Amino acid sequence: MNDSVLTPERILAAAEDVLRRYGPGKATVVDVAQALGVSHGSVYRHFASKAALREAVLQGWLARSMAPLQAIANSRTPPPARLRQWFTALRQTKRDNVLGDPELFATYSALAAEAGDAIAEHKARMQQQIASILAAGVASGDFRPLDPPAAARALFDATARFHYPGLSHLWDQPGEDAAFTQLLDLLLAGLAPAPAAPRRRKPAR
Amino acid sequence: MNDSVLTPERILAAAEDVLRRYGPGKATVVDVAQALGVSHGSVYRHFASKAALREAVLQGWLARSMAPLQAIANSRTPPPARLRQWFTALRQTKRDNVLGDPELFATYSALAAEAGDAIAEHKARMQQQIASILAAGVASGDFRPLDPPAAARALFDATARFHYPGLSHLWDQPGEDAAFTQLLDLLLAGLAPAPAAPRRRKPAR
DNA sequence: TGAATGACAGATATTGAAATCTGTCATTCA
DNA sequence: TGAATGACAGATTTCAATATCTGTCATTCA
Repeated sequence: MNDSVLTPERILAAAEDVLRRYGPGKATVVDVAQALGVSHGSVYRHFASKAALREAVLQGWLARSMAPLQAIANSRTPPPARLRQWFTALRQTKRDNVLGDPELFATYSALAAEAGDAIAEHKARMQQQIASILAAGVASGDFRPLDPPAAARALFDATARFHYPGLSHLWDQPGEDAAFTQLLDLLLAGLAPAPAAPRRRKPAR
Repeated sequence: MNDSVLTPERILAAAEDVLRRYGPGKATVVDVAQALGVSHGSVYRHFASKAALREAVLQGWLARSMAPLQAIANSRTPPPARLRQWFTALRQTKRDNVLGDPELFATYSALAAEAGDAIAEHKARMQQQIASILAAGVASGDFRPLDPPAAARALFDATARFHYPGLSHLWDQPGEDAAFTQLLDLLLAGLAPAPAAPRRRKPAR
C-alpha cells in the first residue's frame, strides 16, 4: 500500500475507505495512515487537522452527488418541466442515499454535522442551479416576473421536507410520493404568470 | 407534598416539574414519586410505564401550545390573510419555544423523539385546522377549487423548514424573516384562482 | 377492600482507571 | 534538503465494576 508518493488525493481515497469501513465514530487518522502504510504524522503534512480531512471527504461526496443535477439544470427542457425534473432528481438522489445505504448515510450525516461552511456552500450552489432554471422560465414567459435567487431559496426551503436528511424518517411512509407531487403542483402554480385581469374577493355580481 | 389523593393530574404536574428541573435524561420515575411523597410503585397504578407518563406530559404541552392556533383557524378573517396569520403564529410559537427556552425545547424534543402516535396525531390536528381555512377560502372564491386535506398537507410540508424543530438551528440566521415571507407569498400565489384563459408556452404572436 | 408499599430481578446508567487518539516537533532518511 | 518518522503531552474514548432505575407483585395499611 505504499505505491508512489503521498498525495492529498491518495490520502482522501484512503480516508473515504476507512470511513466506509469503520464508520464516522471509529475512523481515526492512525487508521488512514496505516491503510496507506505511512505514519500518521505524514498525514498532517497534507491536512491541517482531522476535521479538515473529514471535511474534504465530505466535499468530494457532495460534488459527486451534485453532478447529475447540474446536467438537468443546464438542459433545454422547458423550464417548468425542468424544474420538476430537477427537484424530483434531488429527492431521488437523497432517497437512494439514505434508504439505500443507511450506514453510509449515517457517516455522511455525521460529517455534515461537524462541517463548517461546506454545507452552506453546497446549499448555495444548489440554489444557484434552481435560480438559473427560474431565470430561463422568466425569460421564456413560462414563469411570472420574479427575483430568481429569492424564489430559488423559497423553493428550496419549501421542499426541505423531502430532501433534508434530518427528515428522512418520513420518507418511507405511505402517501409520500403523492404528497411530493402535490407540493410541486402547488409551487409551480405559484410560479405561473398571473391572470390577465387581477381578481377581487367575492367578485361583484 | 402528599395533599389529598393521588390522581393522574397530580402525577402529571409533578412529572412535568421534574422534567423541567432535571431534564429528560435525568428525570426518573423515582424522582416523580419522591416529589409527590409516595413510593414509585404507586405511580405505576396510574400510568402503565415511564414511556406512557412521558407521552402524557408531551400531549399536555402540545395541546397547550396549539390553543392559540385553533382560535385563528376559527376566526372570520378573510381566508388568505387568515392562512398567513396561522402560519406566522405557528412559526412564532415554535421560535419562542426553541430560541426562548432551549433547555425546555431539548426536553420537548427528547419526549417527541420517543413518543409513538402523539406527534402524528398532533400533526393531523394541525393539518385539519389548515384544511378548514382552505375550505372556507374555496367557498368564498379566494382560493381555486382544491382538495382541502391534500392541499393542507402540501402547505404543512412546504413550511416544515420554518416549524420543524429539527431545523431550528437555521432559525436565527439573517434573512430568515424575508425567506419566510417569500415562501408564504409563493404558496398563496399557488392557491389563488387560475387565470380565466389558460396560457401556452411562448404565446403565438 | 382498594390503595399504597417496598423488596426484588433484570435492564440501564455512571464512574474512574486504562487505553487510544490527535496534533507537534526534534530527529532521521534518501 | 525536503519528506517521513516516531516519541510525546494533553484530550478523548473505552471498558468493566458499581450503582441506580424500571416494572412487578406479595404484603401491609387504613
